[in-house]
Amino acid sequence: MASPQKTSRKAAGTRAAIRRARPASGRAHSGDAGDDIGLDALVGHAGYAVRRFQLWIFQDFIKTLATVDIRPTQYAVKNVIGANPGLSQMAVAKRLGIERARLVHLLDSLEERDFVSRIPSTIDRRSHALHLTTRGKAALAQFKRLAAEHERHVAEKIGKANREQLLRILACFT
Amino acid sequence: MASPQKTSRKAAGTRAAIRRARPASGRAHSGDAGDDIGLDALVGHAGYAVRRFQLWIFQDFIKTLATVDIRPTQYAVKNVIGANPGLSQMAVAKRLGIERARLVHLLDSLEERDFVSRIPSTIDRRSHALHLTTRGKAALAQFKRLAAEHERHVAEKIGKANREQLLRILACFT
DNA sequence: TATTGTTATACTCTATAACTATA
DNA sequence: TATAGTTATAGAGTATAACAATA
Repeated sequence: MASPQKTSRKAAGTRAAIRRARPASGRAHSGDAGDDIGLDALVGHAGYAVRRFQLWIFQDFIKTLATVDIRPTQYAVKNVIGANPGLSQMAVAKRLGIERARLVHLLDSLEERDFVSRIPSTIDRRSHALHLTTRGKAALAQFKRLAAEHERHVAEKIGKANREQLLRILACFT
Repeated sequence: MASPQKTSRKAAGTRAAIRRARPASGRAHSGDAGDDIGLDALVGHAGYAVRRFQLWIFQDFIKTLATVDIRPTQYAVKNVIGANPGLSQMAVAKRLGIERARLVHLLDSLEERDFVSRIPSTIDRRSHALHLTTRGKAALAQFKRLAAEHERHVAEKIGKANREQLLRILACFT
């Protein structure tokens, strides 16, 4: 890593100088309030609400499992391997919709932490059979308890019945 | 795109052969089927379903608006500026939950395409008042029509009533 | 001192392409 | 030829930190 050099700050006029003209029309841009800023067509888009919800969920998941340093995707991978020992990397990647190239790195870090082991397949020597280690199994049990706690946060946020409704609506995507 | 072939389902004889020579423990990792791979605790997690749903939604949005080369975040930014002309960058960033450093680049590209203009504020000379250009306004109208088409895809996928239920449940996140 | 817009860096995630060793 | 795992690269997206101009 090179030293954090700070590329001589060029005189500030470059960009700002270009914008030195017309006065503004429209609102006197309240830069802070934000309460009365409308979303227009965005309010009718499921994707917008879903994106905001997903950001909230992931943040809470990461925070709730911060003590064990496990992120949502790592948790998903461990779960599937734990429930289906012997799976190949391709099978896990396809099942979870992860790129196989990305799964390589995910497994690298899980293997480094002694949670997962790649066992050479006796059937197809190109592939690996994925298993949880003893340590990985114990860890997963703990992660599941913390993840359940996170799930209770979700229920608190949107309501118990709404959460169940949501799971029902989106069941076709799992 | 043009993802041509879909791995021609080769006869069940292959899988039968695999079953024959089962390795030490676990399944003989069926690398292709994926139908019987359980998700375990993942099925009870709203975050997992929401993540998969969001991926599907964004992919459909990008595909549906591919002809105009607009991504979900760009669309959201244009929408908010169009509905609230004169807003500062900070106000837009806060409203949409985008980092202000990231909004700089988003606006750079929208400005290059002559959709948005940064007008120096007469009130606070640190900030810019954001406006849609004439071209930007016309373009946004077209984007909204395409986005509505995308929204119809969502309704087809999960059902009209379910989509509305979803919007109601997640209204607190917008 | 604090804030706005900007630049820069680092790390995650997604999407490819290419390589190897097998099949 | 095709597939499994790997490596590499490029682009978004996220999270910070620092800086100049301004408040």
